[in-house]
Amino acid sequence: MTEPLRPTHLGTMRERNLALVLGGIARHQPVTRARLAELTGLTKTTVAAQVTTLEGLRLVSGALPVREGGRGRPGAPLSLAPGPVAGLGLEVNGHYLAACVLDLTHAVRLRESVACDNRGREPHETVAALAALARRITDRAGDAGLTLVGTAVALPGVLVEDHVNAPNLGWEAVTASALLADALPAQALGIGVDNEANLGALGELWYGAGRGAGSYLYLSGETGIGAGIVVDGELFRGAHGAAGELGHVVVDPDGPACRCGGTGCLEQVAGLDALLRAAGVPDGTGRYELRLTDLTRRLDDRDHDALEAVDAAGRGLAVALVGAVNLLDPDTVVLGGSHARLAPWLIPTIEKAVARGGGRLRGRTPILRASTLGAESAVRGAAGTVLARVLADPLAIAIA
Amino acid sequence: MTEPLRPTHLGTMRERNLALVLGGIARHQPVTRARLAELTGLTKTTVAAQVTTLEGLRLVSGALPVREGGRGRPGAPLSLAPGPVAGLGLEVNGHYLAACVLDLTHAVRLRESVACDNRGREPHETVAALAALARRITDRAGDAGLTLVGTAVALPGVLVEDHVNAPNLGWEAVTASALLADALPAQALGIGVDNEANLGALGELWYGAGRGAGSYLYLSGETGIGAGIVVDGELFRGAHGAAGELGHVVVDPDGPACRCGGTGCLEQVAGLDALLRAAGVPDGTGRYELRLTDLTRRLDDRDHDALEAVDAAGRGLAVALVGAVNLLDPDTVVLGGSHARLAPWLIPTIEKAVARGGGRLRGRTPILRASTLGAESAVRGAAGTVLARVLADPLAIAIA
DNA sequence: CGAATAAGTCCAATGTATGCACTAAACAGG
DNA sequence: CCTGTTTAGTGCATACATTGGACTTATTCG
Repeated sequence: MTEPLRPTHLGTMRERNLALVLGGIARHQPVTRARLAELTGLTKTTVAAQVTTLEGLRLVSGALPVREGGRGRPGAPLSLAPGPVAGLGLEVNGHYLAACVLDLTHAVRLRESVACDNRGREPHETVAALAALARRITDRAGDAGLTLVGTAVALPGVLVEDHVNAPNLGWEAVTASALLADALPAQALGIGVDNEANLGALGELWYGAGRGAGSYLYLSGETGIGAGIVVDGELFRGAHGAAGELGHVVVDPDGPACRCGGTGCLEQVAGLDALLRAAGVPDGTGRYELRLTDLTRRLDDRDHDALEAVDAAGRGLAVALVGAVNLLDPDTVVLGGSHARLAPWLIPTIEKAVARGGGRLRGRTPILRASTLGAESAVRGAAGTVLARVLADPLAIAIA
Repeated sequence: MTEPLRPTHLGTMRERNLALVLGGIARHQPVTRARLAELTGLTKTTVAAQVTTLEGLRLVSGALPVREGGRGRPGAPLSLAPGPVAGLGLEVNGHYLAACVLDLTHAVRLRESVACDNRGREPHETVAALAALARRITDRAGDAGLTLVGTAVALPGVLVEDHVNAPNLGWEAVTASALLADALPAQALGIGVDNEANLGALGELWYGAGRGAGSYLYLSGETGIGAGIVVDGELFRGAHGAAGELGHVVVDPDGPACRCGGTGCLEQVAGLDALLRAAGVPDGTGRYELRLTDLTRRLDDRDHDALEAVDAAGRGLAVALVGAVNLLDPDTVVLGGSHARLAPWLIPTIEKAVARGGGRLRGRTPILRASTLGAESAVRGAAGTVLARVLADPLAIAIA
């Protein structure tokens, strides 16, 4: 019942089949034209024509002829070209800026990050610092013979119709895309902006702990707790692009008050600030890195308060996750952000609480894992979305 | 990253545009060819050709020439034909079987229901009774000049890969579609089977309290509690088609044990059985209808136990809904099933608990409403899915 | 009553996928 | 070593849905 369906004309057909062929190459490389014809359901003739176009776009290149030992004429295998087309991912976080360049084969070609405190900094200052980083890495990409065709930026906040609210950065209703478009170098695909939890989810899904999962929940735990939800390989954004606010699920109706106005929100029990406070880690410098290390040391030393705090967090997470799993039915749950570091203590607690508290969990219990990309999941995911856009619409990069 | 993308050829293009034109007529009827060309982005020529096809399928017919007062030649308005094409919805519930025929204009042309106790009855007996009902209504449809092109069946259970588990019917791993295909009359579009909560959600979305909502949560409350989730007009099924099990969200970690193995599940606090028990309504005949009326009478009489029971249920529902709203971000929540009857008491309680407990609720609080279709939402939704399939793929009805 | 305007139809042109015939490159066996 | 077989990739005429523009039809305005 969605209105703005677009008409299909001949050009549309061609675009779709072009993306189909490119997708076939991406998933089955190295692959011959003949096999692509089988995979896509198109004729050999059509596949050959589309491949010619893709080679022109420098998205696809011939690989070494793989001797198969088969009988007839051997095919000429095709693969995604490891250049020059590449995507740029950027991330703004409370404590650092990061950038990452992926080529079409999903290989990390360049990465760079800058530690700096962005909390409370003026948005345009932060954006200027990000732009400097972007320019630096764009230059390096040029030197390496790479052409960046698009950028995606991960922000630690909620996007509602282009207005970003990022409490941990002190951003309120910032019109991010305009700000970024002015500051960042222009590219064929322009600039995408998304939630750090959403992009982190995609990063882990494609390159990390979520690989192979069709449906999947990524828990991004820092001061706040967000969730990135992936269903059948697609990001689920909810009605207004603001789904996945796991941090304000009520896990204890009689619990402490939350800044959101509610009581007993997950964030108040399992958020990093709450956890550190409960574990008795002193405020110190405010550098989370140090405080987190302090916490893990206490846990290793079997400090009573620390263990108890993590236990309480695990029980809260279990309640929230049972809820989320019953509603969304994912196969895998990945703990990311700072909570990935705490996974060795959290996961057993959660599993125990789930087993005791929500036993069946829709017939199958989802696999619980720790993030494997650590702090890099969001940048990687951001860069990955650029590649995904190229795969979905290869001609878009040629327009510029 | 989903594999089985289908190739697009000329025929595909035609099908898509045919559906586009039909959709345009459905949403803007009565509408002229010229206006359709603007709406769809196709040329007048193409629209005219597609309309001819649709008239041949008897899906579209000319309406009375509406005098617009405009200058040039007046257009010939087109509308969806109120016949003969129609869809059949069926429902199996614990206490009744129901059927409903909708024509393309979404008008209810026929309805019929049979009260009978299906709990514990052998699946094939229940299906035989349903088949008898279906035959009766198919005959009546024939008499009325209607051609039923497809059927959808609503079942009160979870479908996992064609195996139906319906605890309230005593069905375990029943291969429903084979059973139904044998028993029901053959039709062009075949038989669809889905969860009663899912189809109820669509019924309310299209014809009831959810009209106009883009994104939306339907709570189907009986003994168990299920949810149908609609995002941007599409049913959200989760990874394995089993999303929306709201009944086993934990709302009180210290609450009573549930048959699912967990503790403090919503169902144990707000399910109809639990509610009736807590309110002190005697077991009586087991006819829910009577017991529910008993409960509402007690509530009208301001009976303490009854009010307290509903209050507890409302608090539990508030916790579950805050969780669901934070994860899914719908605009509207509709209470259906037996809980629609309790809505006058439940809604204020839920709203109060939400205001106290989860205040902000993602910036906007969703509107809370009672179902307006009552027991009919699932059959209506089922019949509606048949029409939706016709609109999505008009040529499918011509194959048979 | 004629000019202007808009709806709908006819027809040649465009462009994409198709089907089939053809060439190219390997292997198997005499 | 040569021939037949098998499979990969290319070339060309064909089919067909959409397009764009010219044409016909029906109504209003002056």
